[in-house]
Amino acid sequence: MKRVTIGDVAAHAGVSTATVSRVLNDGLVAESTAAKVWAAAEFLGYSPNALTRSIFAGRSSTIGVVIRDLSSPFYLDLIRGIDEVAAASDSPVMLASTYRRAEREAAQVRAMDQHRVRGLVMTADETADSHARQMAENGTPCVIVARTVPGLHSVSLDDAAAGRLMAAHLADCGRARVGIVSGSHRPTQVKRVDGLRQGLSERDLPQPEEVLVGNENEVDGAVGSLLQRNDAIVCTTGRLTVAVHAALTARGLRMPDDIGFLTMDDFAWAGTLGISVVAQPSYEMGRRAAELVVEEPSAPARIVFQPTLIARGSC
Amino acid sequence: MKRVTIGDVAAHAGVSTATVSRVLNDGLVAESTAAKVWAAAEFLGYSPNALTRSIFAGRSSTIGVVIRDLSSPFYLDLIRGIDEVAAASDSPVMLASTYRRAEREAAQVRAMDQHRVRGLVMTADETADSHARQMAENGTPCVIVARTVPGLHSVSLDDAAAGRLMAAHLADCGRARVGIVSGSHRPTQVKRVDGLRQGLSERDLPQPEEVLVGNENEVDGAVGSLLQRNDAIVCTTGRLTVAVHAALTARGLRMPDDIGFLTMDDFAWAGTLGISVVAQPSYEMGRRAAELVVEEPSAPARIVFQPTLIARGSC
DNA sequence: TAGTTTCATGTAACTAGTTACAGCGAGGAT
DNA sequence: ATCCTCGCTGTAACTAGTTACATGAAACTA
Repeated sequence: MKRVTIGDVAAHAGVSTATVSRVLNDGLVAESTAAKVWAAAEFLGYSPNALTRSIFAGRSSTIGVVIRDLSSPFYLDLIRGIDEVAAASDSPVMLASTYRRAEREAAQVRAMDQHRVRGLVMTADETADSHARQMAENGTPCVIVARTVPGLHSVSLDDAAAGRLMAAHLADCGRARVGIVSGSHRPTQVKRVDGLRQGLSERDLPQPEEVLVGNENEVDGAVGSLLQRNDAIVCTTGRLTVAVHAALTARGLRMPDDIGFLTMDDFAWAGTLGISVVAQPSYEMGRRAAELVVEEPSAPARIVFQPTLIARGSC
Repeated sequence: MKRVTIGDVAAHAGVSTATVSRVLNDGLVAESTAAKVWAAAEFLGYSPNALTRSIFAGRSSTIGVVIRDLSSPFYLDLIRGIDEVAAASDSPVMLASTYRRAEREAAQVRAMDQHRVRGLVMTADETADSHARQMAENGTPCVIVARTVPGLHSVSLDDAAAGRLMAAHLADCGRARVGIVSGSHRPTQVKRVDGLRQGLSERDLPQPEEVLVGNENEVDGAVGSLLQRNDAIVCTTGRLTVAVHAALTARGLRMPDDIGFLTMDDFAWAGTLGISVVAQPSYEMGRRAAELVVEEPSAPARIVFQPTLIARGSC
């Protein structure tokens, strides 16, 4: 039960703990001594304590990730990207999902700080900003995804461009009246809707009608209401794609004949279902976010990715 | 840059580090002293170092998770379940995805050990077993998912039952000749296929034809070959559902009229697409796995979940 | 042969905390 | 007035390592 320490290895090899430490790292040690130490470590099943190493180094090698929603495909690809870069630099990933509860976001960021993560990638609301900024001041690189915060690195999508892409595609498809299902009043959502509005007015199309939806259960009602006056439904968050699509098909509507449908974020089944989307390079965004943590640029980086339209005929 | 330590707080409050430590934990301290210490901690922006705490406690509060594939919906719900339980017991989650590379699995398990996780939930091949067993001997509860290993806790599906459920449903749908797309020769896959074989022979149906597929790219060929002699395609791993479905629809086949289709693991779009599945309670499995880590039962627990058939008419 | 350099290793102080033990002043009992 | 207990606090030793500095012996130079 009691774990093997460097002291046990030292005693077994007949050397001091300092020598063992040197062998384990890359210190200057005679080959014969090193061999004895390796043998002792092997024999005793020694596993170095990464926590102790970290406390001496001042921080852990772990990359912290605080995300809003584990079940959303966007965050999933984001994590894959982070994980890939983290693994390449031998950094474990410490993951916390907040399930969209603000009080948990702040607590999770604080927990990451207490675990002295080498850096933090997060998607969180303003509540957690002060903590994150304090971390950054203490030398922990913090990357905020899908939002920008003064003084912190950020990786985000050009949301206005996403909205304009949507408008352009809707116009190309000959849609005149657009109903929007949006997920929140967070900056991302607002900018997408603004971009969409702008794109429509540039084309002299009527302004869209927007309904804000809290969760999946409210989607059906929202769609029902939007359908009364519109010939295309746009969903500005990938999280609600399933629910919006279900609300349309439940009414026996076929895309694109009966109704136009366009949504955010590509997903595995989109091709099969023929759903047109405006996609974010979520995997790449995760990679860049993790790279910022690893590279620790001194000035706050503000990285903006461009969305792409994938037209599949649902609009 | 230099972080505030307990010593700084102690100096600022005019007490010893021992007293600060007592205030931060639940020690016996006069109220007036505690107030001074809290004020000093607040003023200096003190954030206790969780690593140091852990080294004294002998282990960290973190729960380790080594997962084979972050992009598979099964593992995703599993993680959600683990995360939920971990958050409830204030344990951060340390996540590592191995992307099905055996050498990474062993390395990740070792890394988790070195970080002195309080427990480990993992899906890994035999390569990592010896490490995991050693961890268990050192008092770290290890839960293996989707496999059983002597001496370790396990959480798995009754895979044979899943196969029999499939056979029963195929028989009910009047399918006579079954083609199987399986993903590997891992125990889960083998047991599912065995259960399916058994179920078919109990009903005096001909034995199925199985094709083993390494990755998505090989699926189309496999399906093409199976279609020559069979009237139903069964996929024994949720990971390949998209690819198999695509291979069928690409040939213009309609389900259930032209071909029967039945696969493993439920997913968000299955309802929309009308795909029948045999589902695992993956979220619940994650919860139970994490609970085993938290509760640390002395005897190895072997928890088996039952699959359920969700018939949606694709078969 | 003596002096210097070099390499390998041990000693001890350090990281950021926790905790066993001892001490001390106040208050109550004798 | 003395003794004892009690609540609070500090000292110092501990966790599992790392590392600056000192030491000592062998090897090389003069």
